[in-house]
Amino acid sequence: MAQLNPAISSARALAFAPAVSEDILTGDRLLRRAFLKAPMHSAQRDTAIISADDQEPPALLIHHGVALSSHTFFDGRRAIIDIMLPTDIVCVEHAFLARSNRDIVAASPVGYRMLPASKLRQLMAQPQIAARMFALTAEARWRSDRRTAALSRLDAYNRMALFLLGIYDRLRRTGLINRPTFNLHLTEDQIGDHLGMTMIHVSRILRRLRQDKLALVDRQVVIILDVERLRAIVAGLPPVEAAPSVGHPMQARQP
Amino acid sequence: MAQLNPAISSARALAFAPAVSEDILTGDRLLRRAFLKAPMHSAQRDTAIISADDQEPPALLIHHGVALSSHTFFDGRRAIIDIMLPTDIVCVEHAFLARSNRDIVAASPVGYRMLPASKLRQLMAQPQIAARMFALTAEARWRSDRRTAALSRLDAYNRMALFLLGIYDRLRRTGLINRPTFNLHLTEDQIGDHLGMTMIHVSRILRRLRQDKLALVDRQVVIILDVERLRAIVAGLPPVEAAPSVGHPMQARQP
DNA sequence: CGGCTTTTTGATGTCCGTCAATCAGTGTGG
DNA sequence: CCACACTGATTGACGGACATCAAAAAGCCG
Repeated sequence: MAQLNPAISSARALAFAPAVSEDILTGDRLLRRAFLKAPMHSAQRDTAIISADDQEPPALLIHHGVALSSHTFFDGRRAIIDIMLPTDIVCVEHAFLARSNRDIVAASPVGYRMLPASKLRQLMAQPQIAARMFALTAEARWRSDRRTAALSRLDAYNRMALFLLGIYDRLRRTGLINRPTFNLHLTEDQIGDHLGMTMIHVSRILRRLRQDKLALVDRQVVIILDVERLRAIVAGLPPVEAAPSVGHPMQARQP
Repeated sequence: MAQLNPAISSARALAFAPAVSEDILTGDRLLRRAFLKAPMHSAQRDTAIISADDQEPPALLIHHGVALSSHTFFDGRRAIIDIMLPTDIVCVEHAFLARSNRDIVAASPVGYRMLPASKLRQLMAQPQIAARMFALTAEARWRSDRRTAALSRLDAYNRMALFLLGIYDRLRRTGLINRPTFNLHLTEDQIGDHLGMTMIHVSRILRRLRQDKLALVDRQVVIILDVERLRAIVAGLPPVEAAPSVGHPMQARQP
């Protein structure tokens, strides 16, 4: 049995420099306005939105559904690098890349809008938009670093706790939910590819979370039963979004 | 015994959009020029250059030595998120962050120059510099994603191969070396924290690389004995910098 | 109801972590 | 100059977390 990871380091939310936070807010509005002028596209489940080899790929605004950024190995193994939720603006770094180098795939039916790289570069002339784009990449980087730390040092149980709480915080932050219950349009196989474990192990870990009365995950439905206890588990890594400061580290589980 | 990971996916180097590659080059020159106006600082081994909680931290240009970006957990475990080599410009995203959220620590005696966040924001008014800053974060992100994929899906042997080759390519790319031999100012403990394994396992993996005549790592000295075979191992992940396209995937080791 | 995908469970093996001890290199002070 | 401490590297024994293999159960859809 895993031991819950007692809180780990200065738990800090991501925050932007005061001097630019106003700009970033304005830039967000301007950028979204630009996106809304573009037509809505839709993608069926398991179809590619952007391929790793596409030339000068666009940035995306996810309207509804869940998209994945993934890297598939020749031998069939796959790593899911990031998960994209509704209202997310993603891939703004495409403004500067010749190729995306990763696949963006719909995990459920997805509605999205696109902004071509050239248009993005043109918009960047407005400093607020440039600031927002920078903030977006900083945020993505921060989440990526966080998961890297988790992958290298936490066991499957803790990674799963971190993952569920991370999705919950993101959905709550954007106002998409207000109770700790949501639809997660991912198969256990995909969760496994995201957390670096097999589908089989995902199933076992979810059973243990259920037994520990921390969370119920049945098919696509996630119900977090004890947010506080779950948060204590992952207290060592900063929360995904500005959130009330985490409570005391506590040891909820003994070997 | 590990099996060498047969090549994995479309192996592609990072490349920038043609429309901005000229700007990025110019921006690089301008940005470095700005750095060179700042005084050189030095940090002793194991001392912090930037702390996770520093307010509005600066960006850095590494002049000599090796620095680490790390996240230390309460229980003492540590994840080394990134490795910074001479000539690297790092942490430009600090221009927009209230706090760094990670520690930057000298792994060897380090000489570096700093550019404060406010100065960076001011420099960004020049589109070429903005482009270069964006390119830098895109590059860091790309390396981070690559390592995330490795951490979630490759075993220790393959991760080590990827790591050694990655450092080699970066050093060669910047002209710091031209033969597959270099000083790596990291302890095995630090390598372990970077690759998500224990110091003890690092030692065992390095022994196996030695037995397989792929690489010698003795103390701080790394000698890659067979670059091509090593490259075949990691062929599934894109090379760290624009490099000659990787050869055929080959299976150099059988279970 | 068949045929599909997804989830679950069990048995077995292995990669890698933990514990413990030794060894090599480096520096320090008497 | 040599004991001594200290840090880093190495090795062996052992156990546990997780992968792999195999198969069955449970949803889902025409």
